[in-house]
Amino acid sequence: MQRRFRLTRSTDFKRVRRFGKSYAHPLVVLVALRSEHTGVHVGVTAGKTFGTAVRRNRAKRLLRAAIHPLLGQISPSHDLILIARLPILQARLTEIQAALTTLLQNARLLEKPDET
RNA sequence: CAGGCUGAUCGGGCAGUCGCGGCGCGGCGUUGUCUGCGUCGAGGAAAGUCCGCACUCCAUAGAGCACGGCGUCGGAUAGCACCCGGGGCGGGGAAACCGUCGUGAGACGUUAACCUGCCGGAUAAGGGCCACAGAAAAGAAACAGCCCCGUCCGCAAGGACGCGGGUGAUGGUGAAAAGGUGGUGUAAGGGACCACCGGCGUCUGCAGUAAUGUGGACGGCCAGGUAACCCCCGCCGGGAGCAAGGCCAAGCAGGGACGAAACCAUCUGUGGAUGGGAGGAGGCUGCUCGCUUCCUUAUGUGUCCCUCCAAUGGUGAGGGUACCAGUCCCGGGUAGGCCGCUAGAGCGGAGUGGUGACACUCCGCCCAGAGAGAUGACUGCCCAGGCACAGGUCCGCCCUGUUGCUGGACAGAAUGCGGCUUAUAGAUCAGCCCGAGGU
RNA sequence: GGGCGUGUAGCUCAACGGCAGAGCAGUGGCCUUUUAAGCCAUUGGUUCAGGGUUCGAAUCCCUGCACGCUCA
Repeated sequence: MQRRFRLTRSTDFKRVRRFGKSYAHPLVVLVALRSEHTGVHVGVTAGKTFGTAVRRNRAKRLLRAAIHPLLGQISPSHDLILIARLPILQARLTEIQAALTTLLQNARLLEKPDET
């Protein structure tokens, strides 16, 4: 996931966490909020319950790798935050992607994939 | 061969697909949070932050005190308390050997390589503390006891009593009781005296750069522990930290000071400048001294109020310092961008010197620089290793394998280095010590 | 990333280097028809972990671990 699709500013994180709507799953939590700019921005977090920096970074990398193929299908003008949960370290990539698809469908953010 | 250690190195590899960050070179009717290609992209601890530096700001970093740190000797280093090599005093260390005990299993002791803790001063400065127990805990002490003397009882042995005296040998207490053993001596005893041993002081031979080791002579007979309690001696340390610090953009409450006080000299283009003096505000992150930086040298035909006039002025004179403007200082708020920001006490190789830490010479190389924080995901093959299974065998904790299953730890740069500490599945190499068996 | 600080009973805290305590909570009893309150008694500790100094350590000195605070 390139940096232009990421949510980077601390104030943006605070805004999404405060006003966004959240959707939970055992592996990951999705928080979404409509935004003014056109693109989709995704932020990824892992709390200190993960323990060491290695495990936090691994959780975030897995989430970034899982969201990457779905980026083109998400309806624009939305800011998303993905919060990792502890069992994600044992999960396989396909399971994480399935979880993300379910969450995005629940949030009605998933557009029909391009048939081309 | 077995066991015990020490040091060094490595700490998965290859290929494919998808993906991320920096830099370089290009591309574009789109100059971008764009795109193509190339290239580089975590560690031995990147960690803890326990020390030491570089670097930055505070003034260019001064003195004394306070405070803190360190403290065997020599070396290494930019520097370091932890590095290297020695010294002293402890502690640990075997399934082997040896010794003792045991019928025996074994127990205890001694111990190799090696690991590990501590290291100025406790008479010759001073103070404090040493609970409980004990008679007494630091220039002492008589509880029991031992001995002598006196009185009384008793034929005697002996016993009882005493504001009587001697004693520090015996007992008990304690972590520690003011050298130990043996003898002489004594009423009983005591370094009171003697021999040996231990320890102390002075002088001194030899070895060593030194700490120290090992001898000798003399002396006085002997000095408790604690300085990781205060303290004394010596050495070192200014403080804070890259969220240091600098620049840019955006931008908002509030507070304080100045208008009273003194001018002088030189130059001058008559605006002023420089120096001295005076006043004020800081700084040297605790205090004092000393030093030093900055500001002012008297803002306004302003508003308001007060006082004065051989007297009411087309804007008089003097004052107040309440307000306004101005200047300066303090402070509040936002968390945006750029720099600092990676060529260095650098890395790799070879050689030389040194026991070593390390140093020097030559050759080659450029090797992360993020900022919600890049180095990842998936697939396949392989390789250490582990467990089965099968075979071999000198039979053991051994060896072999076109076999099966399994399988790689601790951990993620954030200014950069050096050391230390802590976590770490395993693998390889080199070396040391002890023992056993075979030839 | 840097800088500070704190760890003692289930909880909140004490403790000149000399037997680890107080309050609340818990347990048992008294009182009460019962509960609460009150009164009496009582249990409960690897003083965060590991080394060291000392005759003796919660205390002094190192190292580690956990937690908390703070800095533009």
